[in-house]
Amino acid sequence: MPKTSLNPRNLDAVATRFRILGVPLRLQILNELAEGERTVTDLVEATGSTQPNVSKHLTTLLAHRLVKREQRGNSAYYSVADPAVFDLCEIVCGNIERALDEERRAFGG
Amino acid sequence: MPKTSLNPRNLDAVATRFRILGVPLRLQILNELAEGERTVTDLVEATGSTQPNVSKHLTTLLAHRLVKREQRGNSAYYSVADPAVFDLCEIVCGNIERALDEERRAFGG
DNA sequence: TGACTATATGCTCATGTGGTCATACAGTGC
DNA sequence: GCACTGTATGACCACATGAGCATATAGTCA
Repeated sequence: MPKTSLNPRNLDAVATRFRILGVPLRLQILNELAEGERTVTDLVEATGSTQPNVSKHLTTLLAHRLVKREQRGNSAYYSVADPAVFDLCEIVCGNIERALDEERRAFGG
Repeated sequence: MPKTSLNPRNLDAVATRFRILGVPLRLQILNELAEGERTVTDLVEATGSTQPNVSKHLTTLLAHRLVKREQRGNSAYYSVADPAVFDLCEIVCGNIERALDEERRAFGG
């Protein structure tokens, strides 16, 4: 069993996954989808971005299997494909909080 | 307690963290550092990239507190600042493996 | 000081991509 | 068919940034 899962074969795939998540609006969309399925219009309102922009990011997220899409009537309902993304966010948030704490301590906060 | 940690305040920071990790060479560097501290030269050899390039990415990783730097003699020894990054990679790798499995099954592999 | 090694840093270029706009396409109801 | 709503797409721009090169800086040793 390898010590880490970052063998060169996976490396590009992992980087790509991270890169996909490295866009605030996409995180915002995922965060909204965490509450349940949403239409494009819902997400446009929730994020305050434009419809084409949201739609494009949804296409990207869909292409990388981060969300699922279901057409019902006139609307497209998107939902999170793999809840594991939120575990990622939790870890990162933990990191950031920790870093901020250290900074506060370092600057005598 | 919020359901998710992705409140708007953290959103940019989280996205940035992901973006930093979204570069194959940087992952390669971190993967190498997982084994222990390394000099720039070590990393240049390990990654096959150029010295300025590795150095620049190390600067980026350092600026975002993902690695630590310690100058000893003529060399700069870098090491992982927060091992939690590897948890991230584990999760992502898990995701990817799962996705590949599903693909194989879908295509009758 | 001078030669050498190790590392960092500008400069430049090429590329990727997020955002915006206009517009096309699809589904619904009349 | 026609009007309307919802979604996707293509063209375009602006910007960020990864990579390569030359070079500067810093540390070591004689």
